[in-house]
This record gives sequence, C-alpha cells and structure tokens, in this order.
Amino acid sequence: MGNSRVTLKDLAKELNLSPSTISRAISGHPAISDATRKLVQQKADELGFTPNSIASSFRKKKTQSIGIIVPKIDIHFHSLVISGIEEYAYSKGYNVTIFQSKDSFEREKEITRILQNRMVEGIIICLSNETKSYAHFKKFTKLGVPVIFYDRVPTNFNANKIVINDYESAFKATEHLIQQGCSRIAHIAGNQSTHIFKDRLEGYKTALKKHKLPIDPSLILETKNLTYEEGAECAKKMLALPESPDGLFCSNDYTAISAIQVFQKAHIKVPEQIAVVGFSNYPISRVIEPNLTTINDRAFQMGQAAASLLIRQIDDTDSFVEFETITLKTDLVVRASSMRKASDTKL
Amino acid sequence: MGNSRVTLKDLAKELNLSPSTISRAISGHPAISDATRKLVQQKADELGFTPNSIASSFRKKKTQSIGIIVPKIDIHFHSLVISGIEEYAYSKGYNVTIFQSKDSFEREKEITRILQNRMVEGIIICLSNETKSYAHFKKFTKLGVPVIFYDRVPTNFNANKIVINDYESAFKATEHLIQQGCSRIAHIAGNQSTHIFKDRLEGYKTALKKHKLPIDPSLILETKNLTYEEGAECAKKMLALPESPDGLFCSNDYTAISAIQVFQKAHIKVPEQIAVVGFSNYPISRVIEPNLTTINDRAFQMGQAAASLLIRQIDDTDSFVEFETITLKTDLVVRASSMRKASDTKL
DNA sequence: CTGAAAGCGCTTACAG
DNA sequence: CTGAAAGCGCTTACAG
Repeated sequence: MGNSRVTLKDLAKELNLSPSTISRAISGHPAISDATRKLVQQKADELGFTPNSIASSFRKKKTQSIGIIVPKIDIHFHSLVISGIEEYAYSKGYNVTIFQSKDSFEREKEITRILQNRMVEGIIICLSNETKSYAHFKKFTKLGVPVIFYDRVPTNFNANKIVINDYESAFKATEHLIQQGCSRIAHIAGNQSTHIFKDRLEGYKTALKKHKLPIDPSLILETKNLTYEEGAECAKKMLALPESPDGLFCSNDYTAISAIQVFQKAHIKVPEQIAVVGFSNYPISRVIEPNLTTINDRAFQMGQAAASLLIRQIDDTDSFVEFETITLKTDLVVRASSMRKASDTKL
Repeated sequence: MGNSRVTLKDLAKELNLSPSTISRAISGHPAISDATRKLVQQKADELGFTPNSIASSFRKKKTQSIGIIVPKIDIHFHSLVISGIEEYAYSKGYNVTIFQSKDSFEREKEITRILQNRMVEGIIICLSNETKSYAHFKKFTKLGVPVIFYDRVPTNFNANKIVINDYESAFKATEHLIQQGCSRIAHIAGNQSTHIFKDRLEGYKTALKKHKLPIDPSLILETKNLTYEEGAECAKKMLALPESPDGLFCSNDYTAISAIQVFQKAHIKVPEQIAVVGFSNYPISRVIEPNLTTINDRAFQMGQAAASLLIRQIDDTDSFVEFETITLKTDLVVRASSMRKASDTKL
C-alpha cells in the first residue's frame, strides 16, 4: 500500500513553487497572493496533502497539546472535569492527552516524566491520594510549562489551583438543615488527611456554632473513602446512639444515599425524622427517592476553568503573574430529602 | 528563566562522544559498552537530560499515540471504556488523546482530520449517532492506520469491531423473566435506527417465541434516547393498558430504574407484580431498591480489548488479516428486581 | 564498540 | 509577493 504521505516538497515540485511559499499559503500567511493561495489549496486537495503536525510541532516547539492526570477516569466527577477541559481545549485548537495515576504516587511521577518528554505545553492534574511531595512538578516550572491543580490540590506549595469553597459549601448545607428545624445534626466526614474534607468538617462545625448548637463528637463519623458501604455503617452507628440525629450532612452523595436507605429500612422517615444533605450533585441524587438535597460542585465548569486558565498561561509567556487560585461558586440544590418545611422552599 | 532543554548534542559535547553514541546509550542499544552507557546515564541525570520524544517521533515516524473519539466522555459507559483503553495503552507505552464528537457528524469528521495530521498510529471510536457515512475513515485504511469501532459500529462497512452480543444478551434477559414465571413481558426499546437496539428487540422477541408466548405490540415501547424521563412515560403507558405486564425488559438501566419508581408510586410491587431487568450494569443498579437485575456489558474489558487489538494491528504491519470483529461475553447479573422465585437463584 | 553524515517535514529570518 | 538556506533534535544505514 502506498502509505507515504504527500509533503510540502511534493506540492512545491508539482507547482514549481518553493516549499516556503507552500508553507505560507497553507498556513494563511498574509504575504501570499490570493491567486497562489488558491492554486496551492487546490493542488493540496487534489493530492490529498495534509500538514504533518508532528513536524510542525517539532520545528515550532509548540505541540498544541496538554496533559491531564486523574486518579481514575471512570469516576464521574473526573469524567465531567475532563469533558469540560476537552471542550475548551478543542475550541482553542489544543489536544488533550489523558493518564490515570490510579492513586499511585510512583505512577504519577512516571507520568510527569512522559509528559515532559512529550513536550506538552501545560498540565492539569488532580493529585493521587498518595501524593505528599510535589518535587516532580518543579521541573515544569523551570521549563515554563504551567501546571493547574484541581480538586485534590497541594498544600504548602505555591501553585495554580482551581477549587471550590468546601468550607463555605459545608456551612451552607449545614445551615440549611438548621433552618429546616434540625437541631441534632450528624456529619459523615471524609478522610481528614485530605484538605477538602477537613474544610467540610470545619464548615459544618462553624454553622453549628453560629446557631448556638452543641458540637457532639458522637455525631461526627469519619470514613476512609466515603464509600457506599461506609455510609451504611455510619448510618447504623447513628441509629444505635441513645438519641438519634434529626439531620445529616454527608461529605459526598454516596454516603448520603446509603444512609437514607438504612434509615428507610429501619422505618425512619426521610426527611420527616432525619433530613439529609449530600455533596457533589451526582446524577443519582435526582433519581433516589426522596431526591437528594446536595451541593452542586460544578465539575464541568471546573474543567473549563482549568483549561481556560492553563491556555491563558501558555499564551502569556511573559506575564508577571506567577500563580493563580480560582475558587468556583457552588450551589445548594434543595430537593426532597431535606424539605421539612414545605412552605419554606426558598430560605 | 533558562527554559531551554538539554539535548543529545549538549551531552555529546560534555562527554566528548558523538551524538550517535549518546542516542544509542540512552535508548539501550546493545552495541554500546557498559562503561559508556553508565557514563552517559550519569551525565544525563546530572544535566537533567530527558529525550525529546517529539523529535524522536518525527524522525521515526512513530508517535506512540492513539486517538479516541467518543460522543461524550462523562457518559459512564464511555469513561469505563476509556479507562480500559488507557490502562492497556499505558502498559504498552502508548499515549491516548481523547476527543468528544458530541454526537455531531461534522465534528467527528473534523476530529479525524486532526488525528491524521497528528499522525496517531491508531484510532478507537464510538460513532456519533448522526453518522451514516464512513468515508472519513477511508483515509486511515490507505495510510495503514488501524481503526477500531466499538459499541456504535458501522453497518455495511468492513471494519475492525469490538461488540457484545446484544441479541443474545436480550434473549438471556427475557428468558430469565420467563423462567421467573412472567408471561406478559414488556420491552422498553432504544431507537430502532441504531443497530444494537434493534438486536435487543430481536432477542426479546425470539425468547418469547421460543417459549410460545405471544408478541404483543402494545407491550413494545420505543424511545428516542432511553432517557430517565422516557422510561417513566413508558411505565405510565404500561399501567394504562387494559392488562398490565408482569415482566419488563429495558434496553438500559435508566429506563428500568425510572419504570420501577413509577410502579412503586402506583403501589405495584417489584418484583412480585412486575419483575424488571435492565441493561448495562450501571453503578446505580446496585443502589436502587430493589437492586436491579441487569446485563453486565463489560465496558472496561471492551476498552482493553479495543486497545489490545489496535496495538496488535499497529505492530503486525504485514499480516494477512484485514479486519477483525471481537464479540465479548456478557453476563446476566441477577438481583432482587427480578427474583420472584427465592429458591431459583441459579437457573 | 564508536563516529560522520544524511535526513525526517516543516518554519522563518533574511534577502530581493 | 516569493525563494534559498538553515535548522529544530533526534535516528540509523554505512563505514571503520
């Protein structure tokens, strides 16, 4: 099979023009006459010429590609973020190469090496949960390759970050429960070695304090990974307490949903006896009965924001800004699982 | 910032060796002495040399990268497939660049142009639902770039395909309902212009025929996109029939779940009064009450199989095989939503 | 075991 | 408006 591509030179020979002219005509250089441009275009179509962008990348030292590292692609949050990144990047002519760290620090390091060799122009990453040291990102700063962190971002390390306000969101969620008349509010917390879950716990506590409610340690249940199974365990522990809670704020939707199911099996009514709020607005939250009140964490927008910031930094090579942190708005999506006061839809 | 990379030449100059030798030492060529190899390795680490794989790709005409086109990344099925692809590709040293067609034929064509220019060595794609013509893939055959289709694959077009046996899976699901004692089994079908949904309808019909059950057109409800909302509509239509069905096989899990919820609101017991089976084994199927019986379509394995076939074809440049179709096994995952005979767990 | 040389397919500063 | 020339950073067939 004649699988040798047509090159600029081939076109040049055919048209008795120089490769320089062909190159300029194809890339729309202003100094080329309309007549020539048309001629070249026509011949290119005829011969099926299509520019070799590897050669062009190599020559220009611009690959027009960005790298993404996520722990796992099939976690809905990450796939939404990637979707946002791809959408924005595509509109700007950038390609997106993805890698899964599988929550392995070693693999994450190895991937950064690959990305460096591949000469990506920028990187967007959600850190693996094993990552405690950030030395493997230093090389990119030196090479002028911007790196944007999202969701699980480094602490004590100056960097570009896209985050949501976890503290504020948790505060809103908890205050909503208080306004619905709850006074014994429990919390299913994520791993406290992770920054964002710590913030959510803090927001919960602050809301209680503001409304002069006691902080009862027996109502705060920390999990390792906020799994469906852990949620059920926590819910059972709550029911075993001398006095059950009348409200529950969970650090994600999975634990909220499994808790609701445990309550329902124990013939405890949601929201009448326990009002429940989750976190993340997973698709399942509008499917479960009762529909789950939750925090919309805007994963798609997070991806767009990350890509937009990244490409801005790629283009502004000599700006004075070193790092930027962007905090996105979140929304409390009020649904049936927390609605004890029918009249009080809008608080 | 001194953001100029260290090159082979720099290393060569430092060590008074030729670039050829450095290149060979770095890439592990056997003809290089151990002493030299160590020397080069050491200096490379010292100067922070890391090979420019764009230059290497350009020179070798091997990019070690493959392109994926999916309608949307944040559809769980696709993110699972991508995860399988990435995992396999990574283990073989290939990179994965992703694009979303957004179910637009025009965008899909544009993406194939980009992939051609980027010189990917192979492509894995789930067609957009607008795609009826496959001419935009012919160029890859000519260039010797293998293309693997999965899920939504071309019909009347010779190609590499990874599929599941939709007909057989639907047959299994329907027969399971029959064996659970259902005799009036309804079907919520997907768009009949799509091959896979047609096959599922056929499998359903064949199971009924085999067991001498009548095929009742009023029990077959076609939807456009198998959405949650369409599922609810269909369920309501079923309840409005003179005689309700006692079994329901749905072409995906969303419609199955929304149908269950409609039934439950109408105080119809699942599975006692209507047994329900879905398709795809979405995570939500083991969360909904009762847990949903469904077909495990092995999305992750589909991704791995696609990547494995692709890379095999990239490597075997002069094999006599032109196209390959791989059909993956599916599983009926029996859960509570269809279990009318407690004793009859294994059929 | 090591080196000199050519070249992959573009782009661009320089010249006219 | 067009062309000649150099070069991006590698790899590899050829030679010794």
